[in-house]
Amino acid sequence: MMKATLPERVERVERVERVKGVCCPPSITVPPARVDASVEVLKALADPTRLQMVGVLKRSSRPVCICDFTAAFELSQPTISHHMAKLRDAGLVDVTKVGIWAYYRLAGHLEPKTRALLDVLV
Amino acid sequence: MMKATLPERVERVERVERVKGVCCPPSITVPPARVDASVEVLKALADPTRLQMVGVLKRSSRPVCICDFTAAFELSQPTISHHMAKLRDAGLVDVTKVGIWAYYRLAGHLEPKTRALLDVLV
DNA sequence: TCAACGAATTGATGGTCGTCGATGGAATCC
DNA sequence: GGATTCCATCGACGACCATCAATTCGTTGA
Repeated sequence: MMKATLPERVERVERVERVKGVCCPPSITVPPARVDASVEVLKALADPTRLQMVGVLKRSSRPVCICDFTAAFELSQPTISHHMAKLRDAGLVDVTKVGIWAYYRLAGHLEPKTRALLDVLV
Repeated sequence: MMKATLPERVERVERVERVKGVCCPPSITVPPARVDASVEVLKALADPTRLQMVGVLKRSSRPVCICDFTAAFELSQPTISHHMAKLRDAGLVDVTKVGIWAYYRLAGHLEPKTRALLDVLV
């Protein structure tokens, strides 16, 4: 967050006192395990079916019955349910059961970063 | 992009004329295969090592020698090279060889969406 | 009570992914 | 030329993933 600007057009690579056989002294400071949380969300979204699901839910003003996804995608009902469970486990969607049917919507308690991520993606 | 706002706090699920046994007539309009491009980038980022790599490259004002990553992470050299190749294949990083060493930096021709994605993530 | 329906779970299978050791290739230095 | 160093690739292995058929669970309605 310290440097939002990118190294624009660095054509000439400035060598940093690199000596053969002394590779590599400068240890990179790796940000801790907040990365894992992001990776969990990324893995949940890194699938065409699930990304489309999230896109539909984001654009829908009301909860969507999961049976509509089963009808829309050319996948079996267990597969659709499995994908939605992944989104549920990642905390991206909430479910409300109404009788026989299960209605899904985007989670209301999304972190700002996750919200921003969805705004960029879908 | 039409509705950035979310269905805030929809507690009461409004049923949409759903009749038992007639599931499910309304076919969801699924956006086409621009999803695949996003999924490719998401897959490239959905790994702790690669996400940290991208974070380091984004914060660095100059290209980073890949040997520094080999030293920083507790992974073998082929694994580090393999991860960087994934980022390369996804078009996220560029490489410049200087003698023995290989210097990596964020790609300069990133799409605005991808750039925004990285701004949110790392 | 029992049949019908939607959704979730289970078990199995083929494919992909992350990881490593070994090898190959290119550049540098003696 | 030959040895050394760094990087990429290859082959292999275990783990995870996406998918489906079959089954189970909860609810509805006759």
